[in-house]
Amino acid sequence: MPRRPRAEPKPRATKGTKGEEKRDRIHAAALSLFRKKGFDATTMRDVAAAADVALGAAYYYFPSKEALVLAYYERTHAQSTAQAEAAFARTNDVRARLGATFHARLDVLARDRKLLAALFRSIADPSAAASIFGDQTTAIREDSIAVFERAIAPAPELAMLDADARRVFVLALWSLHMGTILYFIHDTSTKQQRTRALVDSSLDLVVTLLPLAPGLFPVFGQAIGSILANAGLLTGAPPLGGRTHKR
Amino acid sequence: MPRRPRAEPKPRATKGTKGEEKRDRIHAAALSLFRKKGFDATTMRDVAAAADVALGAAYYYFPSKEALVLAYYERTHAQSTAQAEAAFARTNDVRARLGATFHARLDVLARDRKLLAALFRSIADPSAAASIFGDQTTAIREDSIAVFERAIAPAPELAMLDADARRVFVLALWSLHMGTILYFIHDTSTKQQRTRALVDSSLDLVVTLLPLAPGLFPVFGQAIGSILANAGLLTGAPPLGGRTHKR
DNA sequence: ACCTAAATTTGAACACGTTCAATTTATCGG
DNA sequence: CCGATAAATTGAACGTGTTCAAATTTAGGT
Repeated sequence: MPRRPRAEPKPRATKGTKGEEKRDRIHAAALSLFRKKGFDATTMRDVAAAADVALGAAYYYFPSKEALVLAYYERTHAQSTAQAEAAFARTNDVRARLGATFHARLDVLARDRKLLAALFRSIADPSAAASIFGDQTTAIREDSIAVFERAIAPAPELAMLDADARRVFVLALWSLHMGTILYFIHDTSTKQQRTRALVDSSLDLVVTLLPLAPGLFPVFGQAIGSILANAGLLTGAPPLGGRTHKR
Repeated sequence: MPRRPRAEPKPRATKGTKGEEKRDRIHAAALSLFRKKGFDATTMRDVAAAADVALGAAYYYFPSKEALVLAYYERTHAQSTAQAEAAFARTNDVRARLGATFHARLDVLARDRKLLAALFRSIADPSAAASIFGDQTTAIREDSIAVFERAIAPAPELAMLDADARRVFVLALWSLHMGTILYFIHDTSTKQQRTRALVDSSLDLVVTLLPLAPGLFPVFGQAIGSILANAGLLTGAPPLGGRTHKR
């Protein structure tokens, strides 16, 4: 009667299909219940019962209730990325590409707007590794940032920008995208039309500013870059917690 | 044996001093324990015991554990506002005023960096009225926005801006300030020097941009303003959830 | 087939936030 | 001083996320 190892976050069976299927069943049951009754009103006991599994089994496959939402987030991320990539193959127009990236994300999340709140709960908790900013989610986060890099890849206006300036720009886009989702969560207008409009007008402004980028970045990009470098947000520097400069 | 009324969030005794004192004792005990053991590790039973009060009594004065942190936030807000106001009386230099406002906030919160995470927990939860964006905190939020209005009041560069443009600018400052606090929470550098440096360089950039504001706002302010109006963030429009325009 | 160790499964138990019926204490008009 | 009504106080009880020792099943070697 040995103890189970605590290393793997997702214990995948050696043969795959068997344990994988049960994992999926639990996840599907959870998602269905979350949609019907909401995240808070759904108990882990409900989930286990709906998946026809003991309470402990649910915890064997998902270390916490939040992990169920995280798994959902990963899946939708893959979906919307694929949708965006399809648009990338279709056009080289940056405005269209950015629009597709932003709207694809919203399309996929539209059905589960309320569920997203659970994900942002631990956003400010540095000790929560499973937070959107946490260690555990680094892969998916970098992945979603990379989509924006690909989206602006064909922009001739940004061709001569150095890596740091580019990174600044991409991070700004990613932040805008996160802010959009946050707004989306609160948006009670029909079909969240407000968020859609907000995205469109924001992106219009972004592409309006785009031709100015090469002229502006050497001036302000320097300042912004040093701010971000200072803050440990650029490549090279460790993400947080280290030595500092002046003051 | 009547039931207690559920209207007042903070039942203040008619004569004040008596119930007020017990309320303070509970709050003080909670804060002390939060500092010693952290928010999560401190139980409401601990708090009640430390305040020499029954568990239920704690809930009589504070509707939830989170409310204890909220009360703390209100108090520190008052403190840092006073500190900023003192600086306003001293100088009319906008850079100095903004610096004082930002740093005063950090000064007061420095001791309880970890505690702040609990406040941001429900940031994305529209159903949580006690969230930083919730209904219950409207007063304190508007208050903290107003401080920035006063900070930039003497700026000659902004004198001819209309109300909306001004509002846009103030909201941007407030957002920067919230972002700063979020960064502050994660900042593990000694004495959070990184956040301090981040604030300084950000504000340097802001005042550099300031002279350009009157020229830029008529052009981009229009766009930004319509974005925000669209998003319901400006005066006049209901905050969220209503009719929309195009798209 | 049999043995052993790992993987999986189980549900009772725990800790904690919150609720609430019941009890005690304070307030006040007469 | 006396009810009566409101305010304040109490702690048991509830529901829920999570843990865990024990039981069961699976896989692989011999």
